[in-house]
Amino acid sequence: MGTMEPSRGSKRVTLAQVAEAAGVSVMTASYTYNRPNRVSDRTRAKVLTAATRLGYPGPDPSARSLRRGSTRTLGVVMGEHLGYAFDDPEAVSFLAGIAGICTEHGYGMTIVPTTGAADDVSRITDAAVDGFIVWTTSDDDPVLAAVRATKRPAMVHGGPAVDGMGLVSIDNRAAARAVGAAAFSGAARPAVLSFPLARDRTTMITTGEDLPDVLFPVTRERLEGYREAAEAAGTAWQDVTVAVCARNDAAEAERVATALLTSAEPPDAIAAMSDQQASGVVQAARAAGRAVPDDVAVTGWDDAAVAAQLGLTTVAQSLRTQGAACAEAVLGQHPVSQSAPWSLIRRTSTRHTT
Amino acid sequence: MGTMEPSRGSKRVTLAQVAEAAGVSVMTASYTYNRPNRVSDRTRAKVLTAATRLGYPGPDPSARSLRRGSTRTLGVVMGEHLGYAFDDPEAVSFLAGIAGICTEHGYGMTIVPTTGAADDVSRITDAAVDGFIVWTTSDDDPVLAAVRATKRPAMVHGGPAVDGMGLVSIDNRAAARAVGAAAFSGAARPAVLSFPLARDRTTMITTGEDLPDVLFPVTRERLEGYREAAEAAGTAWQDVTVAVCARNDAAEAERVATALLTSAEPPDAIAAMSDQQASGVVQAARAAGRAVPDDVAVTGWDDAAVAAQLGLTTVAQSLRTQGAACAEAVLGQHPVSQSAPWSLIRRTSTRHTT
DNA sequence: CTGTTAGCGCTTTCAT
DNA sequence: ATGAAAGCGCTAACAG
Repeated sequence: MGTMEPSRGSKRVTLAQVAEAAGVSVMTASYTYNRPNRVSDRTRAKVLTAATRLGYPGPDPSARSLRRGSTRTLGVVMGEHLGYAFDDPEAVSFLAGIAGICTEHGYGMTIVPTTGAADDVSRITDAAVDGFIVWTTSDDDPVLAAVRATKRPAMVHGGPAVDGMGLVSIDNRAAARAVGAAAFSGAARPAVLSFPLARDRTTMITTGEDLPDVLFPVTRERLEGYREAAEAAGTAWQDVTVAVCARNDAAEAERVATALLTSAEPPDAIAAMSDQQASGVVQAARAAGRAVPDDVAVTGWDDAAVAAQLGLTTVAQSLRTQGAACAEAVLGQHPVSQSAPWSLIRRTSTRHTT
Repeated sequence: MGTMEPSRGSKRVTLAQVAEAAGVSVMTASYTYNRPNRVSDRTRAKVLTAATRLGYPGPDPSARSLRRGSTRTLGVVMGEHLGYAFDDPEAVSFLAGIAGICTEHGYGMTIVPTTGAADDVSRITDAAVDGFIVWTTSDDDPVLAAVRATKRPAMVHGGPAVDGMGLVSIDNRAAARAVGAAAFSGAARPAVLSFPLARDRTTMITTGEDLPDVLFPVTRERLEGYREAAEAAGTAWQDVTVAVCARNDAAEAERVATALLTSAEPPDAIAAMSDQQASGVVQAARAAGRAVPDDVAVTGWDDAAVAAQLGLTTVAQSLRTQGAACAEAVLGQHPVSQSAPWSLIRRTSTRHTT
């Protein structure tokens, strides 16, 4: 799989060569780059001139990292489908938050490519980074053990909680209970549109009671919250339809919602797990000639731009802030868990509560 | 600015320690990790056991990079506002394209944080990467010289063309001529909504003739194409209003378009430089009670999702493919220029041409 | 299949 | 203000 040859076009110029050309010791040349004030102006100029003449690109970053014991780079693990990470606007916000902190601290940000295959572990191990941030994953993701094995500071976003790593997350269960209450209020046949339950991303339409094990903790907690909301609204979990989608995607959500809405017992409330999904549900409702919220109430999650456009009741949280918090924690060598704020945004996609 | 201490929690375990504990030479231990088949099963097991017992996290990536002369990481320079990069959907597509190729090749992808300040150069120099990809920037961006100084293979996306670095871009001038022709057909007072002209991102409303120097080559070429289109449609460049926005942003475009449409001589055709901008223009037109395209024709650029939704005539190109092409070129050590395909998508936001 | 030698390019002591 | 020595942790190159 290796691609690039180690060889460069022209041979590499070293600090030693620059020092020799400038007629100074290697250390003086080094100081010129690292502690310019410990070197006299004249000497510094000599070194810099020699460097320019030889085309010296500056101290080699790898050699520096080895010697210093730090790479000044943060690793971000985005999960199986790297391309997918960039298609998910919330994931992108999260990255933006990390990027902001990295920029502030003069750190680089390395996206560690994982594929879901066995070699993910080595991709983690091979990453030249000072610490890791792991985007929400499943309890059984081997990436977690690999990150921990590096002994570098690490934060997980969303979940799962891992011993030795900090966790940044909202209280998904409480938030789901709250938005679920808004969705299911006055509904007779509540339904849930769920993210995948495990990394295999199997799709299914089932009931709350018949769900298999949920390995993504974020999804699990939201389902628990929805369950509590449904029960509080008077519907048993076994009577709640749960449609599990493979991705966080409006188009898929629209297809699934269409199936639900055109079934024998169509739901009159659908709680989704993202605003993208909810927007697909709204499309499906329109196409099926159902009014929102009178025929079917809809809720989203994240308070993305589309939520405001469509008047979606949703859970607001700032992935950007959470990304920044993860980065701060790792950079500050203090990877401890912290709970992030969320709030319920009531709009017009749910029935009015008295 | 430095943040993390080089020190780790527990002291670092080295390959030499593992080798000693396993009762083999360092090289045998090294082979166990790098050429497992060159080592007998028994020996390999011994080494791995010792490694596990000592908590050895695997070969240190920095030391490896130094020794191998390769970091197996690609650097991506996204320009002054890193956060902004993640807010621009086209930039995100571009990143996704790069990420895909990196994943395929087992490479990491480092986002090099630049701020527009003087220390950008050292951020480039310090990046431990095998090559660079630079997102569209201005002719005078010092980042370009810094990247070239590293002597590593590099590709520029969009522009400018830099000696020794390859360029991936569409023919922006020709595309602007084509979409401009669609926009300005049958129009008496054409206008252009432009991206910033220089890195200072100054906003202004002026005419084609009064534009100051345009330092972003992509913007410059598009303006030239629009000029040709306007002249072909019978309007002199000095009679074309050019509104320069600070960012690629629907809200700002809407404000600017509102100003134009409510002025004494409102334009009857507006060619924008992105679909985001064009969507803002459409909003402004609606708010001002103008019909699209009858009162005002509108064109976008990129063929994003919103273009299809709004029926925008636009230029289609794949930033994702272009990102992938940049990555392939750098990884393949063949950073040569290549022209990317584009096409005109005619929809309902422009007047019908006979 | 395993080991020895050498050194990647740099910077942290510790002198002077 | 400058320099000499030492070695960060690892692997290519060559034995045996």
